[in-house]
Amino acid sequence: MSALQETTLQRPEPLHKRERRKQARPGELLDAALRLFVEKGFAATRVEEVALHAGVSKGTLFLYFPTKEDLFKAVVHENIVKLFPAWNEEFKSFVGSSGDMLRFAMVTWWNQMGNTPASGIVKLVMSEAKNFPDIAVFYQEEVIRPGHGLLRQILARGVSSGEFRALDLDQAVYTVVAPMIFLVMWKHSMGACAASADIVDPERFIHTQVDVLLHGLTALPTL
Amino acid sequence: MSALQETTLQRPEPLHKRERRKQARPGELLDAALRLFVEKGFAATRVEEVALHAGVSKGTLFLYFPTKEDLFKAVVHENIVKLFPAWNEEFKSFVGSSGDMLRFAMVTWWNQMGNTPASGIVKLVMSEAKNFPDIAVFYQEEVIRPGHGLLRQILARGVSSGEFRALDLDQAVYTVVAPMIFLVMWKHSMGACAASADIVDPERFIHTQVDVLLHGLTALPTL
DNA sequence: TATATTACTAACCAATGAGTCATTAGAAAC
DNA sequence: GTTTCTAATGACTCATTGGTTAGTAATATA
Repeated sequence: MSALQETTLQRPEPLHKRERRKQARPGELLDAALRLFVEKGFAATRVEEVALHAGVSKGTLFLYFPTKEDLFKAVVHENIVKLFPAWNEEFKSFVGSSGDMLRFAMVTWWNQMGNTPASGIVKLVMSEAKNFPDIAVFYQEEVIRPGHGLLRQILARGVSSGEFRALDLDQAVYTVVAPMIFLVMWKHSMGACAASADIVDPERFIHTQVDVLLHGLTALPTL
Repeated sequence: MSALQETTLQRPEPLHKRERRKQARPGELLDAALRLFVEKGFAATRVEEVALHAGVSKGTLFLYFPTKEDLFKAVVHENIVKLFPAWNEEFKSFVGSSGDMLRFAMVTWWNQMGNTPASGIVKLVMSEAKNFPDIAVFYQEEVIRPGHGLLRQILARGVSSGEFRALDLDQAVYTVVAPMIFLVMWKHSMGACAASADIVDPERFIHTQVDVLLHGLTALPTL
């Protein structure tokens, strides 16, 4: 049988030009789409270029994803939405102080999102949500809502244990979110251009943010 | 003399369609450009639409601004760069604690930028810098560098007076910048779409941010 | 080998948009 | 009134792109 065809999983060279590989196409298109969306944004990415990078024609892409927006939503699902179940489990079983938990959450987020191509999607949505309202509501439901839920739980834990001050949780959540979002925004905008004496080390950025988040800028309390 | 023409400063209706008003055009074009750039972003804004909103034809716009990018740079200068000299003066003569100074800076920034259309430009640049490198370096030089300089001075003042902990200033600056940028990003992206139980009150957001910035989340020190 | 199915392609469409330039028409000078 | 200067126009160029579809070729079946 077509054994040669089946071992084509790494796609060496297309043996014939019109290969039929129905089950492999979506994944390859998604990979190419992620790369290009992150690199150029949603509006500026040309579907034909995505198709070409995936080794198919534009027509084929539309065979698997009815519109550009559907393609994008699939990318979001594949690279972000997928992560939440594991995170929910991870934090359900966490033992330690809430400060440690918060630090752990931020570092985990950095390792699994901020420091991966997926962070480009976060930046893209913040950048283009207003021009593509459908994407905005999709992202709000699928990513922001669960994300904020997770953080709120951590903060609530700290407040109810007396470790954190009894801040307004709705506002406090943004205290954590803001630096993360800023970090990826910077990384994918000004940080990507030379001439920015930039945040050299994201790890240090996060360290400082957590530090200030927990202890503030003022000297007296911690001295 | 053309008294009727001179009182046309509020532009009631164009008396003739091909009016010649050389000195008024740039300002009107800049106003229209600001509105549309903020509303739709740089790439998505059509120069012809800017021209039409300013009551002239596309050709006329290119008479005053050689390219779309030049138009944009003029908008940045008019609405942001202009603000810095006054701020520099203001902070040079500030008396009070560095904590108060930081709070004052953030509130001032909110009143004069965050809460004005100019904030849309900040968001636009963060969003599209990577696709328009010329704009990125322009903005870096003209806005980010002086802005960070100002904040760094405030923080340095606090550190040298012993009021603030001796943090790495390069990192600490972002501690202040991140929430501001996040606020305007949110306001002009997800916040502009319904279905976001959003940051209802930016003033409260800033209040919480300053609070946490100065005292941290932890309960012990402030109790 | 012959026939049916369908993954895939390429040419096409309708619309759009930045920037140019020959022409037109206010306004002032004479 | 007529000439001169130039602000303003809008039609044009050239390039682009999301999405469609008629047709082609790879595979399955008999």
